[in-house]
Amino acid sequence: MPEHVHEAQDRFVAVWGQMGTAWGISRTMAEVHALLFITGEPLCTDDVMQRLGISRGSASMSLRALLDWGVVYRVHKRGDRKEYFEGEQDVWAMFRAIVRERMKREVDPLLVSLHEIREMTEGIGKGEAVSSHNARLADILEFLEMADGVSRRFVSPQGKGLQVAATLLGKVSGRRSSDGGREEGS
Amino acid sequence: MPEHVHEAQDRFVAVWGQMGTAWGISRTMAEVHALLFITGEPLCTDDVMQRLGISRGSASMSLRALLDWGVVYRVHKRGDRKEYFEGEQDVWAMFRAIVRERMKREVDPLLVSLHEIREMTEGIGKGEAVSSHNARLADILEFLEMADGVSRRFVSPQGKGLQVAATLLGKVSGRRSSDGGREEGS
DNA sequence: TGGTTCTTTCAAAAACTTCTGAAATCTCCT
DNA sequence: AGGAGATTTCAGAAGTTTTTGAAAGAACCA
Repeated sequence: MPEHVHEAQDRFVAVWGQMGTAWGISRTMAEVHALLFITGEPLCTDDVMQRLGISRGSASMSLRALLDWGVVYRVHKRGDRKEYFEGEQDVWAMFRAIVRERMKREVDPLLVSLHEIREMTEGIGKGEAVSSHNARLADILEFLEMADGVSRRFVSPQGKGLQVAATLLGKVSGRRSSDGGREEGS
Repeated sequence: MPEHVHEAQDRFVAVWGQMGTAWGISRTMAEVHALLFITGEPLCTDDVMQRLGISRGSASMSLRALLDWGVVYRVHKRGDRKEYFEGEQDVWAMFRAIVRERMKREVDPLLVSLHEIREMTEGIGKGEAVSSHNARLADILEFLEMADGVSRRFVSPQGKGLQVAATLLGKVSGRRSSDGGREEGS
């Protein structure tokens, strides 16, 4: 493989790891994901360890978590006892998986809590303090339920419509259009 | 203020702080934000310290950061030397501010880096390894630029259209509709 | 079954992030 | 200018998350 590609991969891994930390994903996990995505081929635990300079335990844990997230797949090579791992290559599918998991793990439980909190002050109907509190809570709930609904659409198999809409919406937004349109199929 | 409201506020602060950590915002900063949002009235540094049980330094730093994010405002009370802080009360405006800042701070620099990385392997046109690498990079770039475009729309003053669209989109998504529709004006 | 190879686990260590509190700085008033 | 009160800063302390590496556990084979 040309040396420049190797360097480019390293930089990609670094910036993706950086991004991860900003969004609450551990740097190593994001780096492992980046590596599997950008190399595009199945790697085994030792490949990951060596390329990223991390311990076996760390590699194992990151890979496991990425499998749980659904952005990395197990691959078996015939005649080889080792397990290999391959990153999801369809970028839309990858982000759908990320959105699905984050909503499931973080937003949905939050919504449950907010509903409980609403019940705490429901119908003690006296006073401006109570009703304005309830109104604020209702506003947040309404917004998050909207976001939840939109993300369900995005994530669902029928999400293609949203994908098209988003693409159009994004493109009109007065931006440079440097690269020619590529097509993609998972 | 009724005791139940105080309790509900505390729980709101706790869950919002929790959420913050999952998304890469420090718990305290998210809690301060939650407190200012849910109380709906201007509080001074000492109020925040006492209510949240945090130090002066921590309160000061969190409030400053929230001002930078644009989700909290300074308020001056006449005849009082202290500064007061008020949370943005319009939930849509609040999330627009959050999206604007996160894009500006995290996604835009990422896009710059990815463009640089693309240049590293542009036009060394030999070999499957190089071209498939370039294709993966192009896919990521295309997706993130789309997201950038959509978020610009969401954030822009003309974003009302998107707000309406999102609301509709979210609502059709087969969900419970427990609360009556409230209207909101910033 | 025993040996070999690969994977997972987890307690302790390291690394990193956030908080504290007292001192320095700022602001406004007389 | 002097002083009172409010705010910011920042080095060190506290707390949290992540990593390591060695041991335990699986899976496979002969």
